[in-house]
Amino acid sequence: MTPPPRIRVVIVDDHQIVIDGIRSLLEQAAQLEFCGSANSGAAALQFLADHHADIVLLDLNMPEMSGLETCKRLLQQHPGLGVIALTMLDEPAMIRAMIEAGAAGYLLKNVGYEELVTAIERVFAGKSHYSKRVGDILLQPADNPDTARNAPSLSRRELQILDLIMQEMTNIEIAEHLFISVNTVDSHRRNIMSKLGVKNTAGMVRVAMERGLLERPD
Amino acid sequence: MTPPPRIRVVIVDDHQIVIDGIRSLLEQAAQLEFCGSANSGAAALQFLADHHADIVLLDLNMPEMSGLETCKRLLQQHPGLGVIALTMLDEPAMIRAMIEAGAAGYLLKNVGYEELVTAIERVFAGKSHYSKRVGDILLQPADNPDTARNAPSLSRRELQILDLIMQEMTNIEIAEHLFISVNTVDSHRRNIMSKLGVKNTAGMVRVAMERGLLERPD
DNA sequence: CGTGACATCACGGATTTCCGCTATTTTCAT
DNA sequence: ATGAAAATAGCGGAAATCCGTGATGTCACG
Repeated sequence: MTPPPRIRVVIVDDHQIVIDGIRSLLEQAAQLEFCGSANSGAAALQFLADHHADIVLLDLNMPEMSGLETCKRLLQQHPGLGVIALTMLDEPAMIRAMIEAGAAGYLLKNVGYEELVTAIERVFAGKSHYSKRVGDILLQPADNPDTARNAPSLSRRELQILDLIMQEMTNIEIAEHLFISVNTVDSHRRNIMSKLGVKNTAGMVRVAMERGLLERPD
Repeated sequence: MTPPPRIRVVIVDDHQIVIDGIRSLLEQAAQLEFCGSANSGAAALQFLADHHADIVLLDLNMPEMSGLETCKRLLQQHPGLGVIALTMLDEPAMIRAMIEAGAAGYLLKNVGYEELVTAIERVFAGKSHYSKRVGDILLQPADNPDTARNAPSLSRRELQILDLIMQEMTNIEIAEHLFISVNTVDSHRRNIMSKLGVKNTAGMVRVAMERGLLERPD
């Protein structure tokens, strides 16, 4: 008698201690097999190119490549792969974007051991699994038609302006810094707000941080 | 022969899966004993009032009570306790503030299992332990004497105002919403900026998100 | 060659934030 | 109970934002 095949799980997180911890948890479940980990989206793509796996536990807020982008690329190269987002971000826009990208599960980091294992098994069986709160969020219809789906990507210049705004520079200071007119800075500022669907500076900065825009690497 | 006493460790983190993972790791070390966990600073204080422990692994960016505040209060009530910060925040100001507050260790979440255990043992032995990168940061002198040391936590009302600001409400709207004067809202706004050490709304929102303030719990 | 996205600039005015200064009342911990 | 912190409030003015409306030139793409 051969033992039943175990579910092969890969963990992707930029925090090693989280990987070690979850690995230790997974190894307590006989039907699961930890088969590797990666500290970045790029490393995950590399690893999956060389190794077979059934499930990827994917942290979303990582530097360099976002979890969303990583998810898209992973599923592009491995259509049958089960991607489970494991993150503390509970923003509806991100959740919807991940599901549209093909993630089969979305767990918040306040889940416990049991639910984690349950989710892995369900996704491996071809079903999907979402945290309670995630499900609640999905139930209420998309009130704002924008969000991350129609990712209104900012232009290079707009990202630059946004960066300077978040460094607490005023329009005048930015204009002097970039050798352009204050009016131009104002235009960019308004375009940024329009693209992000916000009403003022506070919303602009909040959304910028939520979506991990302009994240400069180490 | 009685076995040697084990080091009693408490984990404080707002993410259950992180607690479960680290607990699983600790249980693999014979000389360590997981003896409880808490999901918030307040819960940690409560737990430590009822139970004896040697080491507290303390996540820093938690809602409600900050890790820094929690650390201060823990050491105030349990002077011999070994507090080890375990966080992804590598801002020099926060590191210095924690050490001033009496933390005996500061680990970044990219440490692995071995270093975690080493740190716990060293701190239990009365020494201190810092991640490599933390040590590097401490070597270079404090350039700006402000920032998180005088990290004055925001009052409840201030957090509330901050929350509404980040929801893109103007002072006037906030005033109407809370049935107070616009002048009062303005006062709060200025106090918040002063406490956070920023110059305008953009900086306020950025710092608020960086420090994970106002994260409303489940 | 048109179309659209991007970057640039202008101007006036409405609204809002930012600042200094002060001051009263409430709340809370020692 | 006493002091500290918090919450409340006012006022005038400077500065910055937000907004409507419009315009010009570039550059890529089909």
